Amino acid sequence: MDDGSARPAPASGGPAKRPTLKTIAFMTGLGVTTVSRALNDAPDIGEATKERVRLVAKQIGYRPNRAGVRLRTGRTNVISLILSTETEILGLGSHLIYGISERLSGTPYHLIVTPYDIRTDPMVPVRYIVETGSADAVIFSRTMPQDPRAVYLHDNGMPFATHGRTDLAFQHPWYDFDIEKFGAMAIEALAARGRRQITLLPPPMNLNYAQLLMGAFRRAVGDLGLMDVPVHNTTIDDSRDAIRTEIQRILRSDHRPDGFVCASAASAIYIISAAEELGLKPGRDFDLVSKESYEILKQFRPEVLVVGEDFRTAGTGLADSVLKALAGASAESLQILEVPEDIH
Amino acid sequence: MDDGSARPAPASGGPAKRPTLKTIAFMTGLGVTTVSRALNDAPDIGEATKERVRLVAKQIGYRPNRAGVRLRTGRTNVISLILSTETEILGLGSHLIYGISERLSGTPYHLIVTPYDIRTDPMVPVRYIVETGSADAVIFSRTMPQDPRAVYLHDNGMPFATHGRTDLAFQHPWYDFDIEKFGAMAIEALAARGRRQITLLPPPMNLNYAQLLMGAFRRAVGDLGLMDVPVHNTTIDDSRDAIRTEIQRILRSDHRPDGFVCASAASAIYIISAAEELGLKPGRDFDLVSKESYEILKQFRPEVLVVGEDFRTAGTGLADSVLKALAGASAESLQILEVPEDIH
DNA sequence: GAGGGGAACTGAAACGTTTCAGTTTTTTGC
DNA sequence: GCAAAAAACTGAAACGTTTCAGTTCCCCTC
Repeated sequence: MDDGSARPAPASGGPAKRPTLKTIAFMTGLGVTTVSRALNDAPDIGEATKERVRLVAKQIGYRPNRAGVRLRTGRTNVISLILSTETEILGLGSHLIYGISERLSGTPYHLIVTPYDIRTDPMVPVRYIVETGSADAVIFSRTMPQDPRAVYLHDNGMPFATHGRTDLAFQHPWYDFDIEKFGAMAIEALAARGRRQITLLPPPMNLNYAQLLMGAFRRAVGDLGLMDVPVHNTTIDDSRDAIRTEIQRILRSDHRPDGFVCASAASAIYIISAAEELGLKPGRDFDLVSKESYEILKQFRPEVLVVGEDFRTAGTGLADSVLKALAGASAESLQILEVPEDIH
Repeated sequence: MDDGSARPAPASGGPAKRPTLKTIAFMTGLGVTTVSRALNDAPDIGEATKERVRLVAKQIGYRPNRAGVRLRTGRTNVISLILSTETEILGLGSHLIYGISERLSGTPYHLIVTPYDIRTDPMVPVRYIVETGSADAVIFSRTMPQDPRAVYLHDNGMPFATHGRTDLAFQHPWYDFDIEKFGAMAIEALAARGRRQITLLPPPMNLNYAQLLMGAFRRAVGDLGLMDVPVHNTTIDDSRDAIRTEIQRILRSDHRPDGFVCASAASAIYIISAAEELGLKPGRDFDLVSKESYEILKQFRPEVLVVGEDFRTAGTGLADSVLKALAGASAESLQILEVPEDIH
């Protein structure tokens, strides 16, 4: 296929081998060391030579062989995103990925996705990456207050950024959504609508942001003199059936909640449809505040209150932090808190 | 952090270097060639030796250095998924990724995500991968009838599998959803409900499945004596506003449709909310059939008719095909058509 | 007991890169 | 005009793997 690119035509005979440093060395009459150093802008190479080498390199479409670089330097030019492959109905994961990819494009870095099964040991992928040196830096989410992955990576000197803060004693890069602000905003909005008995459907309590949300929720509920109607053993990660059962149980109980706070659109959908099965309508019989990334929920139930959280910008933020960490920036300067704007 | 794993403790002095073939060679008293061949189960190594080498390798946690292998053999042990980073509100992409990851885990293959901007040249990432040899095989979606990426990969001998068929003269692995069946089922269901004027909101017409769907749609509409009420220049990939404007235009026109067929949940949501703004209710004033992966849409508007398409199994199917292709399987044997089960 | 053949093993080279330790050439200082 | 210093360049080695081309040893055959 002739795609009209400027790339040189393969030599008519052989299978058109990729140019290497040796190719450039031969063409310029220089040594391969000089070519390498010229392309890496080393100080002991003449400016004219550098220019000449760069020109030839560009002309013949030279691209450094990653395996060569990696073997010699140990640098992989890979960022690894560790992703739970479960508990993800709406694809927040892909938006994170798109954000990271976007930030990484134009850099020499590739994104590799390292999956793990949430029911097994979350340390497995992290150990694998460290032991095999398969990435220069790591990004992960579902951060826990005393996250053993963060500790391990820190101890082993592997740069990383987390989607979500930790409670750990040392500093590390993170990107987080201000879930406490969200909690406060949610309760205020519910109180303003005259709602008094509030149920929080929390994220799994081992996650750091679940703790923060729960704290903010209790504080706000207390401050405004509302009542906390707790769910039993149910989180936004549970199945549709589990959530429906629990929500319907609570809605039939003595203290029927008239307000819900919930941290994911998918579970908000489950709550609403569970309530509707009992003939209860959002906006009339109860109000619900949810976090969501795209206005799917809002679209369908405009009565629902929604606070936006953008996973794509989280991705670009995380990738950016990780790149800066690799360039030597301090962890403290790489901590970004996304403050929710409005509730609508 | 002591994680209690069986991995040997780092030597108290140095920084605990990773074991290599040389390490095993030293420990067993064999040559490094022998060790290499033993681990690769070469025929000219004694069975006892192989066993011994494998034992030691396992004991010290030997893992082959990917850069070494790659540099020597050119094999990258990487599968590249080329993903458009736009036009993806609901994260189908992540389910594809999870499916692929799932299939790849336990193999030596890593998944790397190569993004591209749909508005620029789709050949860019494909050329990059081929030119730099950065993957052993490629998976991509948004397949076009005469897909230049497929042609290019085929011409350059790079194994690949597509999510969606093509019209090309040569065979290649693909995984596809039987969109024609979907179209026929949709029209039948609408006709059975007495709907007569049907509008199809198609995928972008340059995509292969858009053509197939359009064909099946027209055939079924003709066969059942219904009327096709076409949209103008609008597809499921357009923005919410664009879809809303066009749907409302068509709903206000002389031939107001009473049935909709649509190939993505996100755009179905837009259609419904556009119709509801005009006071039209699904199930009453019109029916709508959509394809969707998770029952988000169905959950909210149970009146809507839905056909399930699972992107995760598509991912495992694609990964499986690509692995088999790498193992030498014929393209013809790696073509999987997912037939939709029921409409509900 | 010489020769052939097979089984089991191995040293050296190569993949493409960077870095160590120079070497050569030019410039500077006096 | 000479020594010293600075600038510009370079060969060889090394990273870990596989493969080429052997080598060694032993057993079998005649």
